[in-house]
Amino acid sequence: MEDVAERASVSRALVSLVMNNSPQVSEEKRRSVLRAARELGYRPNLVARNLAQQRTHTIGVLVDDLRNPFFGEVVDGIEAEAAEHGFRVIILNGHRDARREVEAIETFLQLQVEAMALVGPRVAEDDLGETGTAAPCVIVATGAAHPGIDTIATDGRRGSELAVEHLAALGHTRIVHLDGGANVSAGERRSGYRSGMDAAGIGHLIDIRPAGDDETDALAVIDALLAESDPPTAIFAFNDLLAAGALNRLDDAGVAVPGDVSLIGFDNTFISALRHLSLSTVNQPTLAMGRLAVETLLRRLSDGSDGPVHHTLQPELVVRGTTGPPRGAALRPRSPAMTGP
Amino acid sequence: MEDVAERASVSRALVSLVMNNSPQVSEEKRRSVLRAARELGYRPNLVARNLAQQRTHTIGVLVDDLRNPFFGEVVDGIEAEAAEHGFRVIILNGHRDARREVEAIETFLQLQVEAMALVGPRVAEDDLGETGTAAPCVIVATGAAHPGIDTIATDGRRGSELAVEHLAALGHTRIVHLDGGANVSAGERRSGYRSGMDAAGIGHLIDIRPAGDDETDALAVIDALLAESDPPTAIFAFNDLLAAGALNRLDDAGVAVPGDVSLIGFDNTFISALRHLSLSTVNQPTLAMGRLAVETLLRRLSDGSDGPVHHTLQPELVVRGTTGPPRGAALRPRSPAMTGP
DNA sequence: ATATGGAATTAGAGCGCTCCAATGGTCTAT
DNA sequence: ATAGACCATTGGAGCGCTCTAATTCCATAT
Repeated sequence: MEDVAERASVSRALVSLVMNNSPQVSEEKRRSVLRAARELGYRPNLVARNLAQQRTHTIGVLVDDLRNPFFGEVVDGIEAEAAEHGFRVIILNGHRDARREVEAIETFLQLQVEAMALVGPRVAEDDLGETGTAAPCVIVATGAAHPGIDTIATDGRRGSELAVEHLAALGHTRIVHLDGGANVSAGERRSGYRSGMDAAGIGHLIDIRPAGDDETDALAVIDALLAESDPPTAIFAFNDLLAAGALNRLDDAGVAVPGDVSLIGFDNTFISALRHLSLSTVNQPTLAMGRLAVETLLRRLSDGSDGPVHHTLQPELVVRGTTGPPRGAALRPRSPAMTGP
Repeated sequence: MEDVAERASVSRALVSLVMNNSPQVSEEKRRSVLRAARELGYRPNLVARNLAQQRTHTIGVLVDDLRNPFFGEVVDGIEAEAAEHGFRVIILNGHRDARREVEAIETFLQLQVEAMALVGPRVAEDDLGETGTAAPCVIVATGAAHPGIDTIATDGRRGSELAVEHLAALGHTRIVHLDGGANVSAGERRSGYRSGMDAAGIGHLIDIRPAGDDETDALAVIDALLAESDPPTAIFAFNDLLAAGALNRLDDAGVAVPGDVSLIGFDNTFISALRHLSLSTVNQPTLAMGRLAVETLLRRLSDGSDGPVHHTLQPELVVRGTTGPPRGAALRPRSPAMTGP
C-alpha cells in the first residue's frame, strides 16, 4: 500500500479511500491510484483491514455434514442473502459431532465473525454456554431443541402430521415411525407422528422404532419389522436418507413399495426426487430458511433487541411413488359414506 | 489481552507466550495467566494474531457445489489432513460458476490464506491468471484441464476404460457414452471411452451423445436414444447423477435395467450405493484425494520447488445391479474359445 | 483585500497481537 | 569474587490497514 501511494504520489490514506471507493476523492487521483495498484499487483490485505475496522463483514456458517445435500441447499440460501447485504460467508464443517461443532464456533469467534448460523447442529443448547451470546447466532433446521436462541425451522411437528394424515387418508392404520434417534429434530417429528395418529383416530396403534438419521440406520429396524407377525402397512421415516435405506432393505426382502408397504420420508432432498426412488416426503423450504436466517442475524446486529425469536416455516407434503393405499384397501370402505352395499 | 496481563500482573508479552503455549514460561505464571484469561472471558483475536504473525495457518477450499456429496467427501479428506498439520480450513462455495470461482479465489488471497485447494473447479486455467501463483494452489478432481498447476485427480481415462471393458466383457458392443458436456472432466472420460472401445475391438461403434453433469441432463438424450431403430444395449454415463437421471427415464419408459440396457456411472457417490438404485459405477478415492491435496500444498509451502506436479490416483470398478449381459447374450458366444457346437 | 465554507488531501495514532533485543536474575565454573 | 551461561520476563516496534482531526486549497461572499 505504501508502494502504491508512492507510485501514485499520494498519501497512504488516499489509497485507502480509493480502495473503499469513497465518493470524496477526485476522479484524477482515483485513476492514478488504481493504475498504480494494478501495475504493482496490489491486493488489499483483508486481515489488516478487518483489524483496523474492527469489522469483518463475515458470517460464519457451521454445517453439520457436507455430504448431506439438504444442508448445501440451506447454505445456498444463506450465501445469497448475505451477499445482498455485503456480507461474506465462511463455512466450517461440523462433521456430525457436537464436540467439533463447539470447536468450530470457538474458531468463528476468534476469527471475529459478526454473526453465526448453525445449520443442523447437534450440540445441545447447554453446551453452547456463553458462546451463543458472544455474537448473534441463529440455529437453522433444528429448532425445537434450542428455546434460548434464535431459530429458523420448518414445523417438524406439522410436517409429521402431514405425513401421517396422508397415510391415514390412504387407508393405513398400522403406521410405524422410524425414529431419528439422537438427532435433535427427532423429538419434534416424533410428537407430530403421535398427534397425527391421535387425530386420525388410531392413537392406540402408535408404534415408534428407534432408528437414526442415516441410510445405514434403517437396515436392522426393517429386518425386525418384517419378521413380525403383523408388519405395518406404512412407514414414516425420520428423514429421506433413512427412508432410502429402508427402501433398499424392503426391496431386498421382496416387499413391494407401495404395494405391500407405503413409505414416506422427510426433507425432500434431491435424492428423493430421483424418480427411480420416487420417495414421497415432506418438503422443507431450504432456500427460504437460509435467507430468513441471515435476515434474523442482521436484525440482531442492528438492534440488540430482546428475547429469542423462533421462525417456523410451513412444510409441504410431496406425494410421489412410494405411498399408496394398503393392499386390499379397495375392498375396505375408506369412509362411512362409502359403506353402503 | 491488556486486561489479562494486568490481572495476572505480568506483561502483555508473557500473556502472548502463554496463549501460544510456549515451553519457556514458568508453570506458576502460566497458571495465573490462564486463570485471569478464564475469569475475564478472554478470547484471542485471530485477526490480530494473523496480522502480527504474517501467517494465518489457513487453507482455502473452494467447492464447486455443496449439494454434490462427492465434493463433501473430498473436503473431509482435506480437513483431516490439514488438521494434522495445524492448518485450519475455510470453505467457499463456487456455485458451479467460473466467475464466482474467480471471486472466491480473490477473496482467499485477500484473506491471506497460505494455500488453496480448488475442488472440482470449472474455471479454465487461463482465467486463473497470476492468481494461481499468488499462493500455492492445487486442483482436485479435474486434473487434465490444468497442465500448469498442481493437480490431484483420478485417472478419468482409465476409469472410463474400466467401465467400457466391463461392459464389453459382459458381451455388449452397442455401448453409448453420455458425455459430460461443458464439465472440465468430460474430455478425459470421453477419450477413455474411445480407447476402451478401441481396445475391445468395437471402435467402429463409438457413439457419443452430449448430455451434461446433472440428473436433469439425461432426460432428452435417453428419449432420443430410445426412439432410435437400433438402441444401445449399454450406456456409460459421465457421472452418477447423470446415470441416476438416465435410470429414471429408462424406468419411466418401461425399459428394464440391466435386462434391456446396462447402465454405469462414475464417482461412486453414496447415491449410487443406495441399493434401490444400485448403480454400477467407477470409484474415486475421495478421501485419499483430499489428503494428497494437502500434502502437495504443504510441500509447495516448504520448498518452492519446480514445475507442476500431477498426481493421478487409480479408479476402481464398482459392479452393482445396473450392469449385466445384453439380452440374448447367453445364446451368443462371448469369445472365440466358446464358439464350438 | 479578507473572511467563510466546503471539498480534497494528509499526518498520525491506533486496531490486538507477536517477536526481537534487552533486562534482570540465578547458577555454575574459574 | 568475577565472568560466563542460561533462563524467565519485558519493553517497544511493527504487522497493513482505517479513521479522526487537521491541513491545504480553491471558490465564493463580504
